[in-house]
Amino acid sequence: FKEFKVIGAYLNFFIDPVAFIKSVVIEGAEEGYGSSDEGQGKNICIDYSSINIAKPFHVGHIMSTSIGNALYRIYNYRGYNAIGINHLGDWGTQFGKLCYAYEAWGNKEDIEKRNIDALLALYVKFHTEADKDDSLNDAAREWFKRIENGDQYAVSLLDWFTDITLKRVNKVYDLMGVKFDYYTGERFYNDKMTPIVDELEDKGLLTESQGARVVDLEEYNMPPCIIMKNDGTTLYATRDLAAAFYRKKTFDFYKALYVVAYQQNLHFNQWFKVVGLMGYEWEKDLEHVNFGMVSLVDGTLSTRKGRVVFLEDVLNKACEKTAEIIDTKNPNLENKEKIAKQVGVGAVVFSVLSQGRIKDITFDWDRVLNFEGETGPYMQYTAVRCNSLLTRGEDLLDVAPDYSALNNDEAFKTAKALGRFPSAIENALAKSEPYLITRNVIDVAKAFNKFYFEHKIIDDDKAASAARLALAKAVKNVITTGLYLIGVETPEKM
RNA sequence: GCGCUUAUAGCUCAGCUGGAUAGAGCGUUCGCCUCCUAAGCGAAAGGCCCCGCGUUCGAAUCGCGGUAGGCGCGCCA
Repeated sequence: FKEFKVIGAYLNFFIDPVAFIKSVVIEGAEEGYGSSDEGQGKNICIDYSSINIAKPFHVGHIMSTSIGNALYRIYNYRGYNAIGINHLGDWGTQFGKLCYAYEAWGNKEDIEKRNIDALLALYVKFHTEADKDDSLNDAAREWFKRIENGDQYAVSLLDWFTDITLKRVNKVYDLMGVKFDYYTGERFYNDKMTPIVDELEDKGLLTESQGARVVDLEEYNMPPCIIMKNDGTTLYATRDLAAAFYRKKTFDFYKALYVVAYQQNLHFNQWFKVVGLMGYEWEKDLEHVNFGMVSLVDGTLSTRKGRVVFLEDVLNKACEKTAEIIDTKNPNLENKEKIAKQVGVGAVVFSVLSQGRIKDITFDWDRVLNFEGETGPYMQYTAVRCNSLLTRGEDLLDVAPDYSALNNDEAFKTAKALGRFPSAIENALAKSEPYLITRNVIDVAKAFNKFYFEHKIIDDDKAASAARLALAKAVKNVITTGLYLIGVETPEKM
């Protein structure tokens, strides 16, 4: 501290700005700034994206996918071992319907060619036909029974549908840089539920209610958690319990996150409580990372009503727009296509992760395709500017910086924002809120752009220039790292 | 009806573990490229922080009660 003053009711401390700026600039430029080894040896299971087989991958899925991906990266950066799990929706009578529809009206070539679109068309056709002829529903149940009984042909169809879906969806994951360690869905846990039901039975937690077996949760102000239907079959909650026990046994997780929309708040509260009632203290390590809904301007997303926007289309359109902008602003740019992808996809992901998870989002093309202001491209642009400066001032790297050149308001504000980066990461992890990192990156970029406008970075004073370049280097590092943590790439040029 | 959740500028959102004159982006109007990438920088305009009561020296922030929207509430996931 340099001095302190009393102003009104406040005691103000003044620090030596140059010393502060210098330390932040040096630390901020280091690789791994804000990282930690606090998570050494701790496994974090993150359940995210969790797509349905044979269903389109639409804008709604971007929430779970990008939030989960960001948490995956943030945990790893803090030294944890994140385990990404795509909990596939790959079980249920719907697949009986699909098998029936394929046998009745499908053809292999069309599905190979149009994949999900063809499967979806079959699914829709089944429903229109079944409305006219109810016996189709029985036939579908029959098909699903064949799958359940392990009938080779029926299972091979399901495998094929799964394969077709994943191939298509993986294109989007690749584009977004999203990775999973496991693609284990409901089908995977199907044979792992009986021990759970038995244990619930043994511990006397199950009671009979209207023919079903349930865990009564009245004491906790919740409706009962249904474990087994009156026909003896299991439900969603049973499967989630089985999956949780499997994950605990297999990974001995330090935490298990479920990145699933808030519509399922009650569901998660219920089965988390059931774990607690079974006597397992790791109930506290289960976390439902919920988020708001994506809707369209004309209403909620509805596959059946044709109100769908495919995620692939959104990303592609953003990339196309970026390519157009590059052609007008920087036509001689190398690797145009790659950069258009980084910027276009980055714009979409950034906009999703720039606000609190819980907020509902109304999908709006204009907003997604706006690249000015607090947007992904602005952040990337700022990092690119820094990069350009660093290239230009390459020969100043050996010069001892004169940090007093940074004794100004703009550099001080930039340094303050840079200095907050580690705590932004900590808070993002603690609250499972990636946007806290996003906001910090925004602060850094804005502050630096102001600095850039007000001060010439490279001039005749080599020592001063070296100090200003050091600031640029720290800014580039924090923006690049911050964007990486939320799942956005930063190009070298744009 | 019960539970969860949201409400801040025309729009989209920060701020919410109480503190100084409530911030940003977009949009609108108007400026700034013979000079390091103008995807940038700046100025103007724009606020009963949903309402009421309470706690406090002090409330957008905490508590209670409302209002409005979203979501959920037994054999779908």
